[in-house]
Amino acid sequence: MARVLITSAIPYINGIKHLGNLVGSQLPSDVYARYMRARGHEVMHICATDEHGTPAELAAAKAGLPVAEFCAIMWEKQAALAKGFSLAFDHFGRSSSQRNHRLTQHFAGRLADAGLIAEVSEKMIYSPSDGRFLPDRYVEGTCPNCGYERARGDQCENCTKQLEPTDLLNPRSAVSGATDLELRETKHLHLRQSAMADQLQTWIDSKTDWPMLTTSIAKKWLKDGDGLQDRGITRDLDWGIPVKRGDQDWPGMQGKVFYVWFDAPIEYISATAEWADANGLPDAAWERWWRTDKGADNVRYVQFMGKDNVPFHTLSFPATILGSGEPWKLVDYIKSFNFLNYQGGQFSTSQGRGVFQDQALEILPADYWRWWLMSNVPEGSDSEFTWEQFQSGTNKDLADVLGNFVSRITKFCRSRFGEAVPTGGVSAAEDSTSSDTDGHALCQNLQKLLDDYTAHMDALEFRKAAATLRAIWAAGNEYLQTAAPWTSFKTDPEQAAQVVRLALNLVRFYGIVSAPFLPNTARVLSEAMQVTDTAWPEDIGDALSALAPGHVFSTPDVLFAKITDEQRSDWESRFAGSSS
RNA sequence: GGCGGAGUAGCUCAGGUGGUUAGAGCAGCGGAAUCAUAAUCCGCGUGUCGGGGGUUCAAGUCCCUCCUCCGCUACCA
Repeated sequence: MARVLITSAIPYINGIKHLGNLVGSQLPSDVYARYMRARGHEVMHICATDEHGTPAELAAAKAGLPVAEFCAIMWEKQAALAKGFSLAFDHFGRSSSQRNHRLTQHFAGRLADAGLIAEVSEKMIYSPSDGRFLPDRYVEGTCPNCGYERARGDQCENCTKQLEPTDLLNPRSAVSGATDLELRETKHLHLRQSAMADQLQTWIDSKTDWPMLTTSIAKKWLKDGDGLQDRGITRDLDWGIPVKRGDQDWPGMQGKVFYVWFDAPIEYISATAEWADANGLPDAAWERWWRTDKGADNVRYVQFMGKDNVPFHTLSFPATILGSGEPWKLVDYIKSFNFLNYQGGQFSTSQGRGVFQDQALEILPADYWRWWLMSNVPEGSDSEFTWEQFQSGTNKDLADVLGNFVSRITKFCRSRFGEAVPTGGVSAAEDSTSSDTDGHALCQNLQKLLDDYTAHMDALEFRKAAATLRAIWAAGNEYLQTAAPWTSFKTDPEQAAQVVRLALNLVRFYGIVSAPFLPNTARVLSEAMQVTDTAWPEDIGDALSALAPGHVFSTPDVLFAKITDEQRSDWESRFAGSSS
């Protein structure tokens, strides 16, 4: 048994996330965590909300709430949605926790002691009317290049020219429209990533098994331009973790907070500490996951994230960990994902385009979404959500292949033998001398498919794993079709009985191996088959002879209702968004 | 502009280090079966692998070039 630490990128607090956010980190992370648990490994699965930064403050202001209150409400919503999608985190933390305050300040202190923090004075745009400094993109004005009147301070989206906020003509605050902007001197802390570039390069070069997407992004940042740049890790904001050097005040930094991307990854660690606190456990309980001097040296740490998060997880966060000089656990494997597009374009929060997590759960149960999203997860390249694909994919795979298999065999057994595993004959799984050649072929086929399936899951190849799982389901239908117990029942009930017995064992088997993708359906299957031992199968013969003759079961209701054409077109127009 | 990713069957996508007739699922067509959610099973694919050029006995796979789409570009997170 191994110990596996799994973290999902933490979703930002400022609103309900769409399906692209779900499929890019939390969902694959959950599928993997469930699989590793099912394989008998000790798993710590962590997620949280990312609560700091300018957008959170602005969203709170827009909602007319104090930011702390706003975040507390949004955390409740996101935690409920995670539960709704059956995301089984050991802890769903908050980056605003006191644990994270202390640990973030601790890391900053260690980095400063190591000479890896520089204090830099810079001039930034300040808006007296708003009472805040404005990040570049919150300054709007007329583009000096093309005359576009709504150019942002970082770039003109009309002519794509890179801009400085001071380049803009007639600059104004994007928050309030105020025009009395001024440049103010302000002091900030920079993490001297440039001093650690060689160390980071060596570390990344050693990760030859990482997805190309992960390493190519990391290497781009290391090599781009003048190489890895230092990064500001503080901001002039009210909401955030106060800048401190360990538990000491930091002279000249009063009233400033740490930058959200400095404290957010640290929350992975803090959330594990929050987990220990919530369960009344001592520090040693979480430290054995994170401190290589306290037991974490035999932990395998896997991170999940969208490609936009890769630079922070391959460079900034490792720089924080390594720079601290303390024995914290570094990530072993980074699984990164491309983006999910929606019907030929992007999901758009502002235009209401695409399906958001709360809406998704309103119209269909979690397992529909889990299955389609994971079997189409954007692993190799960006991928595409279309309602047509979603409808045909879920109807075919879930209703026709899996659902109907369960339905046809349980109902056939009920009508011919009653609701218990029938007695008679010898199945191919029970004995190699069985005369059921179709059954032997099935077992041989399934052993190979099971081995492939576990190999793909071990390799975090989720699309291939899903395709293999589907093939495992289809093998059941294929067997029934060729063994045709409805025919043999008329002349040789013993023969039919052993076929049905083997097929009912398949239902139990499907309940176990499908659980990482379809946890709710898996539970229904296990309950219907009245089994409690859901240990991961190794030998197919053992797995398919577990239900003995006479074992009582109940016939489950239809597992998956089909999505109708009417529903599809209804949803298609409902989620099309406000503009094209 | 720079950097990264992508362009493969009607659709969504697979195709380590170049090597037998380029694959899967869906959709479509034909057949079988009738236990089942009209659900299943079997069979059927001549696709200028974005265009052009090159290296090679051999290129979807390597090199050059051009075209198109997407993302990032470090103060949104």
